[in-house]
Parts: sequence; C-alpha cells; structure tokens
Amino acid sequence: MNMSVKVPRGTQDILPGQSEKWQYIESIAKDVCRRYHYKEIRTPIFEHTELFTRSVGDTTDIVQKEMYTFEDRGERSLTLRPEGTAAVVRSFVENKMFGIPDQPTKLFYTGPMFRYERPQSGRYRQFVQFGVEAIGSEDPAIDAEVIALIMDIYKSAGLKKLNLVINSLGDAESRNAHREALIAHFEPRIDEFCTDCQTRLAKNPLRILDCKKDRDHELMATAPSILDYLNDESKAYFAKVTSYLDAIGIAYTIDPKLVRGLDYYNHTAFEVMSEAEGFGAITTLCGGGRYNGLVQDLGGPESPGIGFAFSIERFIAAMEAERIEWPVDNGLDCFIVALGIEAKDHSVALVHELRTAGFSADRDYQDRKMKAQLKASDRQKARFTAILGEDELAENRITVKDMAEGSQDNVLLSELTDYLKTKMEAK
RNA sequence: GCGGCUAUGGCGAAGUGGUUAACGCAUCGGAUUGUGGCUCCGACACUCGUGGGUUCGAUUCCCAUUAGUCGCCCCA
Repeated sequence: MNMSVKVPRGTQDILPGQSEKWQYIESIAKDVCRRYHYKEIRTPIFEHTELFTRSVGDTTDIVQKEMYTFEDRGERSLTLRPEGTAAVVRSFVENKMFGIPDQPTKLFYTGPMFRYERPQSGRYRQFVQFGVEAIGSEDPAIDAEVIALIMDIYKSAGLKKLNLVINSLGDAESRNAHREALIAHFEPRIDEFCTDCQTRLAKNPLRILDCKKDRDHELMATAPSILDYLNDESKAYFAKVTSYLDAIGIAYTIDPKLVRGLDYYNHTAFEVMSEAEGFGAITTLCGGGRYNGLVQDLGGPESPGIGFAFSIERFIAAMEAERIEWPVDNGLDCFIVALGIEAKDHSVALVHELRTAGFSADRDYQDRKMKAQLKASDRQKARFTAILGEDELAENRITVKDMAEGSQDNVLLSELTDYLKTKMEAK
C-alpha cells in the first residue's frame, strides 16, 4: 500500500459519484453555449512554449514560475497549456478563421489546464477550465454578450451568491498614461511598500493596486484610478458595455482596482467572485477580458477578441458552498438475481436482452447468496429486481419484484421486457 | 518558493514509552435451506505515512523526509 504510486501532487482522480458533477456542469455550459451560438473547438493539450511566452507575457507569474515546460525528443520546447486563450487564438490564426464571412468567430472549449503552483483550496496543478472566445468584433455588444453568457451559465446551475466585477483597462494610450501617473504617485515613497510592490513599480505598476499587504497604505486610497486616465474612445467604449449590461439587467460592480494578471488584456476586464459563506480564500470563479492586440501578436491580421474562462473545480465548490442540490442518480432499472449455476448461465443472455431493450441492467458476479444479491440490488437503487431460481427456470418464468412497493409478479421469461416497459411507463 | 495543522484497518475515529491497538460505519456469514431497506449474533489478513535517532523496549519522544490540508504570493 505504501509502496504504491499515487497521483502527482495537485492532481486528482475524479471518481464515480463525483464525475457526474463534472458532466452536469459541462452539460449546462454547453447548452448555454448552444443558445448563444458558440461552437466547440478542441486544441492540443500542449503547445510550443513560445506561444505562451509571447501571448501571456514573460513577466507574468504564469510564465515565470508556473509552466510545465519540457523538451521532446526532437529538442522542441513544449509546454502543457496553462490557459486556453492563447491556443484558441493560435488556431484562429493558423486556420485563417478571420476569413470566415460571419464574425466574430464564437468558440468554446473545455479541458485540463496545468500550472505548477502549491495546491490549496480551489487550486490545483491540473484543473479543468471551460472557456469562451469571441474573436473578430470590437462591438461592445459582444462584451456584454460574453458576460451575459457566463452569468447565464451560473444562473442555470442555480448559483446566486455571486459578484460580477468589471473594469476597463483602456487602450494602449490610456494604459500608458495611467502607468506614468502610477509611477509618479508611488515612486517617491516606494520604500514604504513591500518588496513585491517595489519590483512591480518597474515591471507593472498596475499590480501594486492589487497588493493585499499594502492595501491600507494611505497612497493606495489616493492612487490614480485607471478610469480617470481613459481617453475619450476608451471611456465611450466602457460606457457602452455597461449600458448594454444595464439594458439586459445584469448587475455588476465597477472596481477600478481590478487588474487581470495576463499581459494581453485591454479594455473590458471582469471577474466573477463567489460570496458564499465558507468558500475558501480564493473566491474567483471566472476571469475574462478583451484582448485586442493578441491576434496580431500571434501573426494574424488585426482582429479584436474577448473571452473568459472558469474552473469547473471552483464551480463545484461554489455549488457546494451554496448547498445546491445535484441531480439525483436514478439507479438501475433492473437487477437480476440468479440462483444456481443454470440460472446464472441463463442470466448472461437475460441481462443482455434487457440492455438491448434499452434498460439499465446489471447482475451479480460474486456468486453471492440471495440475500446478499438483494442487498446489492437495493444499494444500486434498482427499481426492479428480477429473480431467477430453479423453480422459475423450470417453468420458463421469472419473479419480478418492485423494490419500492415490495410487491412482486411472476411473469413468462419471454415477456420480461414487455412487462418492465409497461411498469416503467405507468410511473 | 514560504508558513500553520495533519498522517492509525475499505471509510471515519480513539489511544498508550512496555506482553491482546478501542469504537463507529461499511462488508461478509448466521438468526430467516429462495427475498432488500429494521433488529440481534458472529467474523473481519493494519509494516500505526517513509527513513533515521533516543531507549532494555516506540504506534506513542526527537530529527529528517514525503504526502494531504489550510493560508501567503498569484491565479481558474
């Protein structure tokens, strides 16, 4: 036992009983995507390392310390994908989707992502994201659509204790102006801040606003807000996005301090946080934003995009924090109890017949006594138990017991499927 | 990368420096020769995470290590 191999750190097996939850969330998300007319794209689980360093940004934590990078036998540097947007944009460019007459190209994806981090509540080294990208339009209505889509997914699952936070990072000109203002604001007294913030000042002063250690420093409250540095164009764009959200009745909080971690974001940035009690320290369920320069950075034509991704693990955690019921397991239609060698031989064909007829059916494979077989049937929530013993077999009949009622009928073996069909339809 | 807590049978969970490591759940068998969910009785193969140290003796004390868990950084 102790010598056995275990799952790698930060990964997990999703076993029966849990996997149904994954399927449930995926099915909800896929159905919402169908209604919003987004189609699935599947890209490889690993990509050339360069894809991520170029798009996510080589000063980000993801690239600096979280990537699973390896060399293959051809000495190519490959990386297990830490996020989904870069690959989707790569595929958009590579497959010339910008040539499709109807834009934006609306895509969704789901699958495992990998980040080398210390695991904790809500954080894994392999986790499953579901994400959406709309590439090829700079209509603020598409920003609102994407945000409506994610909120629709949460709503469809029954989540209520959510907070949608949005901000605008503005275009390049606005960001630069704001950046200068931040440096001017913090630089004279930067030695009063934590070491992280000191390095942030040069690399990405925007991130100082996100610091939790120095959040109470007096300079934080008076720091220049990005919203004051948006140029007219950026300001108008953001106003349009929020007016659309108002129009479709989506509540949000504007947070000028919301800063997304990846380099490629500009204009609209948003996150959905859980406000459920007893959720872990990490409350971000979903993150997303606009990335207007990314397609060009990856060798495509100018083509603006926006998207988001959420983690299924955190989705499930939020469902459980809000104590939302999962769909119940309906159990088996019929469990076959066979007594004696002859009956067991016969049950091979019998269980197959039931399955072919469309029932979920199973039987005992452990040569257990009748009592144990019935217990198994009960555990597996079978609606009916079909008992085949020597007596029944001699007359080509079978005893069918309704597990909830406790009643039972003796029917001809040849009529078993018809009998079950009528019984199942009756309820 | 840093810090707190934890590590006992399939699961949960007591416990002690010393010959037999509680209990509960589950499972299996029996009471009921072929009828589940209730009850009673019985059974149940554990290197007490791994390695080392202290000791006459350690599951219990010390050190290291690994893993889990929660938190920091940061994120989904």
